[in-house]
Amino acid sequence: MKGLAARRKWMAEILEALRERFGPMKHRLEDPFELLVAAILSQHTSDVNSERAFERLEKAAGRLNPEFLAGMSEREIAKHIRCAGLAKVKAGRLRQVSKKIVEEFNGDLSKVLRRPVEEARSLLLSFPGVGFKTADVVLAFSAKAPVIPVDTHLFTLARRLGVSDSKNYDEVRAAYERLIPEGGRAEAHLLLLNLGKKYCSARNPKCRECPVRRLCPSGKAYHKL
DNA sequence: CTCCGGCGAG
DNA sequence: CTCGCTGGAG
Repeated sequence: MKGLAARRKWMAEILEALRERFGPMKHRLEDPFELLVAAILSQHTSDVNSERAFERLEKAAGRLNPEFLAGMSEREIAKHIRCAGLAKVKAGRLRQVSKKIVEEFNGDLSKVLRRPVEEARSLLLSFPGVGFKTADVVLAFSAKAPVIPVDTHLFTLARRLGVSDSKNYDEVRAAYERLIPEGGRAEAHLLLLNLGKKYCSARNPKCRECPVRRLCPSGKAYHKL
């Protein structure tokens, strides 16, 4: 087992290789509520479809806000987001979460995000439709908290890269965070996510073309390419 | 563990 | 045509 310092350097090299391939990355949305809506729409759904649903909903609502969604019927919301799939489930989540924000936080989600990170996290987790991944996405990109959201791609990558074999969300997250400095964590999430989408997919990973094959224990056969 | 689901890629 | 897609709840 290599030392921690060596593993941090190794991870930095991975991220640098990804930055070269994909360019520097930044999240499109920063408004906490818009980000939450986008995150819920994206659950178990490809990005093109979830973005399309987000735009439709935004157009229907004018500027997206909790009051408007809380006032819409579930059927009405579902109609606008149908193209994202899981429409009834997501419509229910969007309406309930909006109602909760209106009733308990005066319609202002940023009130939650101003709390200490762990408190904000457990508040977000109490929202309907918000699990670990969605909560951490909001914390990372809107509250600028130094957390790394772990989705299915980052789970797979953790295993293949040898970062962690755990199936426990917080353990995998901690394993990544140990290797990545606070300032780079939000971008690291996006870079690794992109690696998962474009190369390190669950079924047929494209190791031959992978930008980090030389740094990956699972890509040994392709190290010299 | 199962269910929700429209959509584009292959 | 089949299949997987930035999860979460019951």
